[in-house]
Amino acid sequence: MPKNCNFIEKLREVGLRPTKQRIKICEVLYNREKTFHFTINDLVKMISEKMNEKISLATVYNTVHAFEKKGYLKEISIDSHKSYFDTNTSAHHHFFDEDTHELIDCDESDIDKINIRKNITGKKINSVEVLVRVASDNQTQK
Amino acid sequence: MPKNCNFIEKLREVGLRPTKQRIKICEVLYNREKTFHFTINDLVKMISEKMNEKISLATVYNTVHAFEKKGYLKEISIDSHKSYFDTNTSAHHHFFDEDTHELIDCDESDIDKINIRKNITGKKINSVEVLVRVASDNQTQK
DNA sequence: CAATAGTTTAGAATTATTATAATGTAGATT
DNA sequence: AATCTACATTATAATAATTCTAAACTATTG
Ligand SMILES: [Mn+2]
Ligand SMILES: [Mn+2]
Ligand SMILES: [Zn+2]
Ligand SMILES: [Zn+2]
Repeated sequence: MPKNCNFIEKLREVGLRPTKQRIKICEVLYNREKTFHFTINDLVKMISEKMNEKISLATVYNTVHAFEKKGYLKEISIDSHKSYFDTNTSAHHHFFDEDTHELIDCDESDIDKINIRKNITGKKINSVEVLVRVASDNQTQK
Repeated sequence: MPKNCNFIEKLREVGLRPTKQRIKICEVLYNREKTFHFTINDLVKMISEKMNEKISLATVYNTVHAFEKKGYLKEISIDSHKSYFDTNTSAHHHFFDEDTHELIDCDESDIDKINIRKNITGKKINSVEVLVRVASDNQTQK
């Protein structure tokens, strides 16, 4: 359980002012045992539940994108109808439960290393991500 | 180069009425050598360029989603800010060029078969997709 | 050819996201 | 501790993508 002062330092390190709102968002996002996945809506709800004060929707968007730019968050595209963010910023793969719309992290051991045989001239690989869509046995996909 | 009557049959087979608009969309989408990727906006432009008649935006959305449901098109999520569709409905992987925002199909031989070691209880795997993001060497990602 | 069910359409409505511009505030300077 | 200033937050407006609606249209059936 890191204290707030850690967040203040962390924010300072990457050149973000440790404002009250940013610290609050840090608490909600990082003051927990495990990393997790969320949508902007989830985050707004979490903040308004845990905090007495209101926070502007614009601030949530701005801050999330600031965090994303600084590498605190990763954006994940699974469902074109929703933006997911991930507090686990390391390279990793996902399962996506199409019944519950839940994202689940893969461990290193869950998927063998991906071997890419082709390379595109003049381009370098920035990331390799696998998405495994799963659903109940007795249900048609999507 | 299939003729329109093929599209009429094809549409009938899957229970879609072969209306003028659907045939037109079929022509734009499938009357070509290779499969390709497009956004709704791309499609609207292609239709209005190739055809003299106007087509309602709602109809494009409706028809694309009808085709998707019937398995004629696949929706692909790469960039949460844009919906891509693919006329290649077989299982395959993609490169995404972050400079040009272009989607590129992988051949079977480009990426070794993905081996998934974990399974989620009560769930079956619907699809496994790899996305390889590439960009110019001299450019930071995104 | 008339009836009918399914389809298209224009435009309104909704939703997600971004822009704007006035106000507030953290941190620095005195 | 008062002031300053750059940056951040806010409410709200604007934009963009997508979906809804309800009236008009049309492919198919009988
Ligand atoms: Mn984003
Ligand atoms: Mn869709
Ligand atoms: Zn994750
Ligand atoms: Zn493809």
